[in-house]
Amino acid sequence: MSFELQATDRGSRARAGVLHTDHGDIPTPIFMPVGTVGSVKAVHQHELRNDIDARIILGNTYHLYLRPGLDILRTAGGLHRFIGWERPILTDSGGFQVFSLADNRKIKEEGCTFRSHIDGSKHLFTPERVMDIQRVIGADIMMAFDECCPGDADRRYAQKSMELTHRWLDRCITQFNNTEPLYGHHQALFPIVQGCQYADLRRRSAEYIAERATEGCAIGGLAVGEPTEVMYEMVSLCCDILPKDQPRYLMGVGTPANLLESIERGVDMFDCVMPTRNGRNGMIFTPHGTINIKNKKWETCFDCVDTLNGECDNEEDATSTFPTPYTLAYLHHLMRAEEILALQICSILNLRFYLWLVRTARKQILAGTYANWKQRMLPNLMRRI
RNA sequence: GGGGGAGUCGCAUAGCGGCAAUUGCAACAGACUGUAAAUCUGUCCUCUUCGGAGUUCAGUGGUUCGAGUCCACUCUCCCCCA
Repeated sequence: MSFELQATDRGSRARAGVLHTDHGDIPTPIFMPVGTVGSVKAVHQHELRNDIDARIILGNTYHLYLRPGLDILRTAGGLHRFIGWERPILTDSGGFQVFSLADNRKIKEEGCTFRSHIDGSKHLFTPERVMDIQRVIGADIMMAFDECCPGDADRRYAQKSMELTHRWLDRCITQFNNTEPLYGHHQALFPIVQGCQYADLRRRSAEYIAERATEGCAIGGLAVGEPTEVMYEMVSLCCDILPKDQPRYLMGVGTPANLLESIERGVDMFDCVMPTRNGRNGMIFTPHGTINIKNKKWETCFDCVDTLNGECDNEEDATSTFPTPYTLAYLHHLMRAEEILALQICSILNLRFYLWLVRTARKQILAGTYANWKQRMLPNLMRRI
């Protein structure tokens, strides 16, 4: 795997590059759709490829380990083959589940024991085990096992948690170096910066990670309850320290505005459940703001979704990115009637929009006009239509 | 014509002397950030300065300190027998 930095914006720290992997190139900045259990919910692989043009998707170590389990994944020849996806895959390590499933787990120095949300059985995730599982999954990018610390954690806990994450990282690296990929393609290991909302901790963590990173770094533990401005500060601070010649991945973020602000600060990669989950819950993201398609006002709106999306600045892009004949009234009806198609269409529309957004950001960076463009886009993106 | 049953906030339901009244659906909003989410939350008689206030349980009258609940009559609907 190699990262080719192609351009930096004239008026900001935004970067454009290409991440080369054995499963193909990933232009950056990039957004990665989340497919936790081997499925980007409600979206076919061919739609991800052809309609959305997703370049890389996520899987989750914890969830895939529980189901379908390692035997199935190994026998299938890895996750790529199992799900029929030939482009790159990144797997989260289960570090986020340490946070989101906090009621069902216990952390120790050795690792984290989860009580399965499926059948209640207990499973110890150690850094070594998490590396082994990701080898079996065959992700192009493996994530270090970390503790995603709550945004409101006190300083003492945040520091303790960060130091544990650092010790776990060193064990991850050792295990990573002592094992080989199973399916013939290269796998990279991304370490993760923690430190919660405390600037000095973040700095320390970023330095720790920078010393150990070889192919890319991640910033974790953000968008977990802290104010957005704090998140931006932490992102800036981390990007100042992390290696310039490696991609930077801001984990779990975020809203369209979050993406543009973070790109401006030097982030290259993102993932978030927002376009898919919120899509399933009736929220549609557009270049002009978000709409709740369940609201009564769309009942008789016979404009095509294109009309909303097609007004964006770069019309050439807009029309090629959102060619859908569906009217808002129809989507409203489908959502009201609880038709599965509603979830599919909204998920696809949102992912298309997210990929369009980062693709357009990239063009602006290459042209050196990113900062201005971002400034123009922001008020639209944050609008509620 | 005779006998039996039933009318509760859009619909469906609970309620058996202390009730602005249960639950579900529908409706109207809101939330969602490395997915235990096609999920969750709120509002849902009227007004409100969110403390309350005012009108309600087919209608009218009555019993009672107090009635959606008990009694009488009226109206409407359903079932059975002619």
